[in-house]
Amino acid sequence: MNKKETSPLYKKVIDDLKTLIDKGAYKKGELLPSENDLCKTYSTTRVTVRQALTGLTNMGYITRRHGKGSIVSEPRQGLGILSLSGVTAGVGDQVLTTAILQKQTKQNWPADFFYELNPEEQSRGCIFFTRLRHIDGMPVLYEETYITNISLARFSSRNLENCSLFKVLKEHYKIEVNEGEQKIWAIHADKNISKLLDIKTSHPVVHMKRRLQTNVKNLSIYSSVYCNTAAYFLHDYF
Amino acid sequence: MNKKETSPLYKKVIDDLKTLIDKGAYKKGELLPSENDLCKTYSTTRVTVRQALTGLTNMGYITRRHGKGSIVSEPRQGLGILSLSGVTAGVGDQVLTTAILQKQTKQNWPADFFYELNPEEQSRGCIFFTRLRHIDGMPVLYEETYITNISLARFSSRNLENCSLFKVLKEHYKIEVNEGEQKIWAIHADKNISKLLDIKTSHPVVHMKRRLQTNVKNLSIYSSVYCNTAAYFLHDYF
DNA sequence: AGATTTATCTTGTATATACAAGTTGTTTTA
DNA sequence: TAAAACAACTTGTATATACAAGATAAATCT
Repeated sequence: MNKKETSPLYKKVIDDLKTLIDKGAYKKGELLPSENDLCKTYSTTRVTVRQALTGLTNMGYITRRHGKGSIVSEPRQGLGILSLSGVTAGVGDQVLTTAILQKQTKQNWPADFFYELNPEEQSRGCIFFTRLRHIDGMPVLYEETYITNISLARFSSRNLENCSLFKVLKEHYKIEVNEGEQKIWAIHADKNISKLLDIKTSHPVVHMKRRLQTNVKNLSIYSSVYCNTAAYFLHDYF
Repeated sequence: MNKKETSPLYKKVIDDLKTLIDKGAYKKGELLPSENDLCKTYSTTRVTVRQALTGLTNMGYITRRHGKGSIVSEPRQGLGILSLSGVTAGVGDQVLTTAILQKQTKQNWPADFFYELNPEEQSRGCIFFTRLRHIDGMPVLYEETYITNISLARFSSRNLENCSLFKVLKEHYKIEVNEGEQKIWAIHADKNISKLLDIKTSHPVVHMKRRLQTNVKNLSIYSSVYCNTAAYFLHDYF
């Protein structure tokens, strides 16, 4: 968790506040310290503090009200892209477990890959692995992931089970996702999917194809996701 | 299209660039004028220009590269939340038509409404209407919309057919969406939905429930959306 | 007591400036 | 010629400052 000393101040402010919100130090609906307070805390000016708060706003961590302050939104794990939420109560991390079905291995891109690849990516090949996420022991989400092979040290031996892929990429390789796109369909589960998610064939599932672009050139993360939304739904903030 | 003279400069810059991108004056992959160029054009400073460019980045209109410039992304209509894209070619606006099934009427909120309402919203009631969107004449997306009733002048008589609801809200009432959330399920089409979307019962469809918050206090837009993703998919950038 | 004003918080918008650092093409050097 | 250095662009980060405008509670006035 060591902070690069050259890391910009506004990012440190984002990280600090994000951690406090995730930890529950600031709860939903509460106000963050005012911009001027944060200026004093970090010995900086409002432009920098506001850059951090704008970032948190875009991540969905807070909303801001003119004359009022920065209001903490629902805490969220991961990227805030498409996280899972339970219909009953808020599903905490503790009940969400991930099993690796196929361990990450280097290989060539599939011939009929679902996104266009540039020649650079094409030549590098990819790392492929599949995971199955459970909530309360029930399989809910199956994910096939392809990452451009840019020879990440020891990546093949990393354990992606408990912590998220994104955490590993960020903490060990300083790789962060900065944009992406996703396509969404509703489909009937085929034989394979229905077996994995333990549902009947022809049960409707959400199918997503995602492309996540990182701060590293030519390093994209592609994934194909299948989700059983019978008991849970996909939740998205923006 | 008259610009409020008190509208902030950075918003004007956003609007101008957005229009130019949507019109195709700047095409995908091209570079926008540099920040310093934009400063000269608008007689302002980089902080303001960057505020605009940050906005456009978050809307998904551009991506920025250190030392390079602001690169135009895929042009997108609407809010960039979840727009429709064709599987074959990019679906232009021309083929997307919208039919009003039930015209907007003032009424009370349903007793079992799918989002929690605050007392203020509850007492105001809502405006309800339903729309069916077609691509190439085929029904693809059915949408039930609820807007908090804050007595928008002449709103009940507005035509929401061709232009988007968001355009009407913005141009006539200066209402803009600033955040929101959505929940996504895959379900079997029931009798009603299958009839509307002209598909067999039990055909899988994407069901979304959305809450969009606007810049006007207590004015939220709620919608329940059903989408046939057999020929098209839901597309999302972030 | 109840309405109005005021003071003081808050965030929103903006100017002016400086240097760091990534990108690219040109020039110089070996 | 090929590599290295440089210049001139670009965006990234940051300081310092100012005034506008929304929110709120205390102080004042009727």
